[in-house]
Amino acid sequence: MKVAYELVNARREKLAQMLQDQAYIPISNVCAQLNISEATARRDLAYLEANQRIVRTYGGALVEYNQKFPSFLERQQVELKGKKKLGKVARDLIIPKSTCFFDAGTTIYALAIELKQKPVEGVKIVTNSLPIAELMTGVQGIEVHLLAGQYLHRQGVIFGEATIKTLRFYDIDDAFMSAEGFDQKGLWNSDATVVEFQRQVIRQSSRKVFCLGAEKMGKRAPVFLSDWGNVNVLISDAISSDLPVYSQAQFKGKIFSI
Amino acid sequence: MKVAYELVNARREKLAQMLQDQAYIPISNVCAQLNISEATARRDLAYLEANQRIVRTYGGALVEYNQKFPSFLERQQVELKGKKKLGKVARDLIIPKSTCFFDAGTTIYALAIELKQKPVEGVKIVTNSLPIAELMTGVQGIEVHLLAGQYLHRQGVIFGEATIKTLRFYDIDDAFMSAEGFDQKGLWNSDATVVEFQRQVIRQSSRKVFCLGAEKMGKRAPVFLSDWGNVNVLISDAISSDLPVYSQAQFKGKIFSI
DNA sequence: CTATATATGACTGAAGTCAATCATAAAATT
DNA sequence: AATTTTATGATTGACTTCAGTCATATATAG
Repeated sequence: MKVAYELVNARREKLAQMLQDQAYIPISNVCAQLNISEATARRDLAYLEANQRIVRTYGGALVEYNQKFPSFLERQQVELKGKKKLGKVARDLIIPKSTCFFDAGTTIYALAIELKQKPVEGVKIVTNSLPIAELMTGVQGIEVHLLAGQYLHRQGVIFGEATIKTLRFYDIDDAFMSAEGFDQKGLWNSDATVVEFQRQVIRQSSRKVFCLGAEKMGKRAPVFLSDWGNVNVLISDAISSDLPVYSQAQFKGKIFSI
Repeated sequence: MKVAYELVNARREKLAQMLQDQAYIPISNVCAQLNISEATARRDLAYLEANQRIVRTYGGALVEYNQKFPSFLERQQVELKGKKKLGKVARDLIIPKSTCFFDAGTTIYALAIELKQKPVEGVKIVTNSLPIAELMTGVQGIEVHLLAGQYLHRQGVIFGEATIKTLRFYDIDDAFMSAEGFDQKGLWNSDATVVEFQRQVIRQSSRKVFCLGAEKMGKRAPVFLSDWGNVNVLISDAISSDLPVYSQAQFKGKIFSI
């Protein structure tokens, strides 16, 4: 029988934690500890592998990725399913041989996961997110470029004056970004430095694609990022008619409501 | 048939190394890589487990060492005692609150390990090496800055046009570098792009510190990097009198021979 | 409230892993 | 040189893991 998403996610999270602690657990043991069938245990492992959290081996799984970016993974867990949907839609917008900027954050990370599973030929990805860089590197036909700046360990992000300066070296076709909140007035984020950086991205990109989960609708964050005039594409899983952009004459972009 | 002890030990040592590098190897793969039967492979694994070198799991084995030091570069370093010596000397040259450039490569990585164990207050490290960045990040009192550019996964290095350009953003006090060979004429490296980058580092740094293992003495690599005039400090474990710098009038630096 | 989507457990055959046994050939010992 | 030791490969049967299929119950969406 079907089970609530929350329970499933919680269980998988627990499994990931177990693997972190114990490094190796026989499948039979997983079943016993989580009170699930072998089939479900395997499905959970497959899921964690698909999300790059673990590497499966015959008879077990290795956890390599996780210790690197602790707080990043914590955040990744919220609204995971919605983000995956947004990511799939965004992925299909990527044009072969284009240069794309990938914003730091879990929403765009979900896009990166989708892109890795179904790569687009000759794409050059510019990012200041190390998790995204590590995820995408080595993928056939994809080039990863990191921006310069101070390396902030906990978030796995590169930031600072140099980050904005280095952005100018690149000619961005599509920028895939997110924000912490959005309403009638526009987009909001929590940190002034982040906003300053994002504004530079907006200035330099031909097309601005924003991926905004429904949970962010109607919310404001401390710093105003931009009005809707700068948004070329809006991807959201909020109910279409509720989106605040319809009342905005300035908005001339395209909407993907899913 | 029986086989000489040396051969057996050498093979088991190799297997241990393989496990350290690859973390997990199917038994079939072990057989193929070492040209031995499955039975022998199992016996070797059992031996290594008995000696507390590895922990066997169903279908593979885990190396304890792995969990402590996730970066495989770091593992490579363990045996190279010469580099550790150089690193210790170099570390003591680092001045509090200075900005240091750390070259990519194992020699300077060894220096980074020493610095991590005994940090210098308020130092800012600029590097294009991701292993070094990951190693040093989070260390109390130390700031890590990454240069921009294409992320080359295999070497864990950031490189390209942008790397040289971003270097200009920084005001480097001390540059800690290495090379693949050195002789009377000066320093040599194998890759033209690397050399171009290193020359920019030399131009921009107040003090140039070169760490050169004895094994590199007298050797040349395809591309000429610099004569001895640019070297402010030379650290080497080669016999002092053999060093090629004494015959060079242009060399006005300091020598640490250990 | 109805219809759809999906998370689950049971079952399957195929494939991988394991420990144990045995004969053999080469090293090590005497 | 003769004897002992032992490292090896082949073989066996038991066990574990794995991916796939299917029916079912329930959460979720409309």
